[in-house]
Amino acid sequence: MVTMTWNQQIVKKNNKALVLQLIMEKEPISRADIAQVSGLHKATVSSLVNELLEEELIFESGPGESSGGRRPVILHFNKVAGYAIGIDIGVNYVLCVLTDLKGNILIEKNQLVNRTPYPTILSTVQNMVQSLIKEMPASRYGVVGIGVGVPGIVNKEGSVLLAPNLGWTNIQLKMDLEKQFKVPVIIENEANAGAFGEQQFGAGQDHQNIIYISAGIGIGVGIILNKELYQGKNGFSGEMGHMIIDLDGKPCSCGSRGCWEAYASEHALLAMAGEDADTLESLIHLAENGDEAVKSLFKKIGAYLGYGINNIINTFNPDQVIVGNRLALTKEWIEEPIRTTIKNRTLTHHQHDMKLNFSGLGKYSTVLGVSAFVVENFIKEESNVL
Amino acid sequence: MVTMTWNQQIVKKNNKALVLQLIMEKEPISRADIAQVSGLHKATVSSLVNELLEEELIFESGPGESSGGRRPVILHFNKVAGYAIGIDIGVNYVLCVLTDLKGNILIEKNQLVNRTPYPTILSTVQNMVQSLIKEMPASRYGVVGIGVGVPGIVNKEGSVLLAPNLGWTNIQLKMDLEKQFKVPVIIENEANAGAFGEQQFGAGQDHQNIIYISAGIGIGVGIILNKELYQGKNGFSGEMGHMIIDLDGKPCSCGSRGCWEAYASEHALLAMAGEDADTLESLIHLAENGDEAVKSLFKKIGAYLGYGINNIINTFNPDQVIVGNRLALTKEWIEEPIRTTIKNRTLTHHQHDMKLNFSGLGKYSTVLGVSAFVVENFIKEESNVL
DNA sequence: AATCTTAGTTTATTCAATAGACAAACTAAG
DNA sequence: CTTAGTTTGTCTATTGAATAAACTAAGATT
Repeated sequence: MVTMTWNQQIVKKNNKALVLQLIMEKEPISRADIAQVSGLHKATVSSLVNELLEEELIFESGPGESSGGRRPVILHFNKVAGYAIGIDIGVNYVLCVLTDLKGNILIEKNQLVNRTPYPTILSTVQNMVQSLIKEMPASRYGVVGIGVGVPGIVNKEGSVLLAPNLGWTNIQLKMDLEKQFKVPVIIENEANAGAFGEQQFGAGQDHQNIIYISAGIGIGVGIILNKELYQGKNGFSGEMGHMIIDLDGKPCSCGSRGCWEAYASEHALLAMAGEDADTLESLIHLAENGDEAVKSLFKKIGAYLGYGINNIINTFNPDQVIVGNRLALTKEWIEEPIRTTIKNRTLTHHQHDMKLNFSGLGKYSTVLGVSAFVVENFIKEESNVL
Repeated sequence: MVTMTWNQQIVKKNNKALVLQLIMEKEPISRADIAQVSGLHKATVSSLVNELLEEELIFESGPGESSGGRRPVILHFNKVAGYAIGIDIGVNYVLCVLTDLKGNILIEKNQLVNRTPYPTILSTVQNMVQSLIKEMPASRYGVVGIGVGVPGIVNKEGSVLLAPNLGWTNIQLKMDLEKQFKVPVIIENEANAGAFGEQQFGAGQDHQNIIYISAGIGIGVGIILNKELYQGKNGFSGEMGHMIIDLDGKPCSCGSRGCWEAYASEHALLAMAGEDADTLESLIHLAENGDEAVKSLFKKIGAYLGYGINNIINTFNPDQVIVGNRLALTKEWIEEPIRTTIKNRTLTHHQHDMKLNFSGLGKYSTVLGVSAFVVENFIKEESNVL
């Protein structure tokens, strides 16, 4: 049986979700305003709002300003009806945050790690989550879910098939966490999460089609089309770090040659820097002090990034490209060469109206992204329960 | 006011569309079967079917086989309730077809042209359409629309902003045709149309995420994600012919360097062949007669195609990649090098389950694609009228 | 012939959105 | 202060869709 049939319950569910979404986006807002904006009838809005009030997803505050008649009752989204946990597993750190339902970070825990075998990382994560839960304020729904961003290939069942920089293969991360914490767990590729984070809270708000470039040790890309994350057949989309930009170019760890990330990643940068420095931070320090060699190195990386971004723009004709993750720290030096490369290489029509921005959330793109996934999921589930 | 509100009319419209779609896909089918498959109630199906009967979009044939009780009434899609016109404007030809609502070609007109200024082509197209209309059988809805595939950049308003190989800029094609024929006109990029054609009638049926490569004089790409054409912000998506695959490679007519189509298109092939031959057909003829030099040339083109396809697969993680347009004629020689390149270069997880096929519709991909767009549009409009 | 099965229709019911009357609470004008 | 008009929100009746269940139709099975 196809599940594509439509009925009144679906209508109600969607209208309720619409009302809730409007309150989330435009609070403070009155019932009358919601009717106005949504096109729903006053009475319909009233009834749906009352249900949302009972579910404590929204609350009323006192009367607002009159606009020439009875004063409206102001509605707010109850962003502390529950909390989400967002986790970013990096190559040498684990970042955990507790957020409210609007993506505000309440508690943040960052832990450096120098070894990444799965059992080690798993217990680190478990401890951090447990202590977050301990510190969490009381609320109606408690922890509504846990989201994890991983630098690797994640399938739609929440397994990490391959994370080369962590040395992981076939890790059942979702299962392990759900078993322990008994809440919904969402595992996503770090770039996909970052893309969603930027779209929800960062540089990408109000854009339909966004390509987010996570330029770190490697390069991953998160693809948001028509406001929704595109995941591909198995969930593996966005491995553009292994796009060939130089036919017989540098060999890449993936076995191919001339991959974009062999030219434009942090790893590539450090390799090119050679003896000069062994961390991105030290290179940035040198550049800040006027080291011309390092500056021209950044310029080169910028140009290489630009070639890949050219391919992205010609392929997707996006509203916006966002550069994020570690290399976004070097914005000062790489932005101009990126823009120059695009200007010289990319089709004119595609450049028009296209926005190039840098991450607005910095190191929080991924955690806020997965946290937002969790919240979205919770809201969807809640509005299912009639 | 947001138009995102849900009500009973939307429910009905969608259910009616669902019923019609099931009849189109699975005819012959009975009311009972539709109820079974869709999950809608028998009575609902009956009522919707009766409306569709009145609109002559479907018809009943005699009773079918009994399965142990009363014999079912068999329903069919009335594919000749109206006709669509599909047009493919190529660099040296114009192909026009009249199709029924299921994409069967009833009349076909192909005209070679050697000059492509817009007024010339427009009047050619107008004459061909007029003669198609003259020969068209009588039907309830007549011509339901005209679709045109163009090798160039088309915006969402149906203007051809740039078609380098035709020498067109800023052509108001949609307006001109609608003014004359007074029916809905859809203008699409040739690769987008081809992708849709293959998905509806050709090699791509039953796949969610398809990338169609139109490898002709240049290279364009049609992107179908979650069964829908992805067009990008302005409708310019899929210009992957100008994806850089060789940093400082061959100069391209677009002003950039190392573009994919400078290596893997018909144009590139002929340039590489040099004095040997001046048409694709003559090269094919040579290869068929065992010319090793030409065969190795095809092999090289295949490898180049493979590099770009590698990028496509790593980016989209698609269900299927389809190679179409003129170079698909050389399948015999290019398929193996394409597959070898992918095997050697593309991420292992992405290769798994990924299908590589060649066009199933040959030179009809584009016309059938635009025709299908027109039909889809007509069906959507019709089911709006309650 | 009697009974069971399946197909499709008819009638009554349910449920969500809506229209419109209404009450509450305010502003503005005299 | 009084009165008219406006805006907000609720209440009641209506509409229109899917649905449930009874029913008719027409076959198969025993």
